[in-house]
Amino acid sequence: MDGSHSEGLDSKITEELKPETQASKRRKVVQKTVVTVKIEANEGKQRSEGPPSDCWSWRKYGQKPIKGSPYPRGYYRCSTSKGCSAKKQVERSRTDASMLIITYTSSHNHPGPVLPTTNNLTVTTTEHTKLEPPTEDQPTTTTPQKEDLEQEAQDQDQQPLINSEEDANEDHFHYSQSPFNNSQENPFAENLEDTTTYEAPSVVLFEEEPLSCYNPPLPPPLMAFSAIDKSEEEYDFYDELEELPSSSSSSSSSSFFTSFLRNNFFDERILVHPS
DNA sequence: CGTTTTTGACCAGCGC
DNA sequence: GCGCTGGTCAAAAACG
Repeated sequence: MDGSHSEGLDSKITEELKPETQASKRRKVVQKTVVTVKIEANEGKQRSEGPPSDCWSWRKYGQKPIKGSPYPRGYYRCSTSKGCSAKKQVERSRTDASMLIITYTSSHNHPGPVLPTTNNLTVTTTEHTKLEPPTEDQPTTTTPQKEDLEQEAQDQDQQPLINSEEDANEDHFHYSQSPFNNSQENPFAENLEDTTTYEAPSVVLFEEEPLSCYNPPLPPPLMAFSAIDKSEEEYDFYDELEELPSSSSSSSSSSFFTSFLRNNFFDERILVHPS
């Protein structure tokens, strides 16, 4: 698995929280956080570097081809802790091969690895029922669309979005809890099992990466996983799925991803304003 | 040797 | 009631 191909990663991450929009499969309605990562070409430089991609460790426990998607979906479980029920699903956007859709389910019950986070991430919470249309995902590369949705959602009732670089440090953790309707809706904060009650779907837009590895000092990192973790997965996922049309190829995997993520954070952060 | 990845099969829920 | 899709588990193989 070293693979390595992906190169281009822009860094656009959109996180959406779905309380149970999809309770189709297993009745188990669990809160799901959908993160859309846009992979663009710009990581070539990072790939070379090998940043610490620590965050949480994910173990792939399954992969299945999704109907409607030329790319298979990978199922990952947190291997950092045995009792951790955090799960992650990585799949490529059918419309945009450069977009990775990572769906996080459940939260970590343990303090994750320490990650030097310094990124600024913007999180916006919006009320959204679904992130991807049934027919095709149009929002893949369109950020504006998302904004639109978010705006609308917010308009409806969500709280003031929380997008700020300040959060980047620790606030990001706060907002993770607040952005949602209430602190209980926290996608990560909640427990996987309790997630059954999500009434209003919220969409969180993470610009760059939501410090996934960021671990709170004491509190259990519920939402800490998000960014880097996926980076690894995405990377892998990408590899497996297909190599991006990028150019590079080969070299590092998660590390590059992480670094690229970080870079992106600094470089560009997209703030999504509700209105 | 241990851990993780890979692939297949099975199970469960939903839709028709 | 049947079929389809998605998700999870288990066994085997590969890699570190």
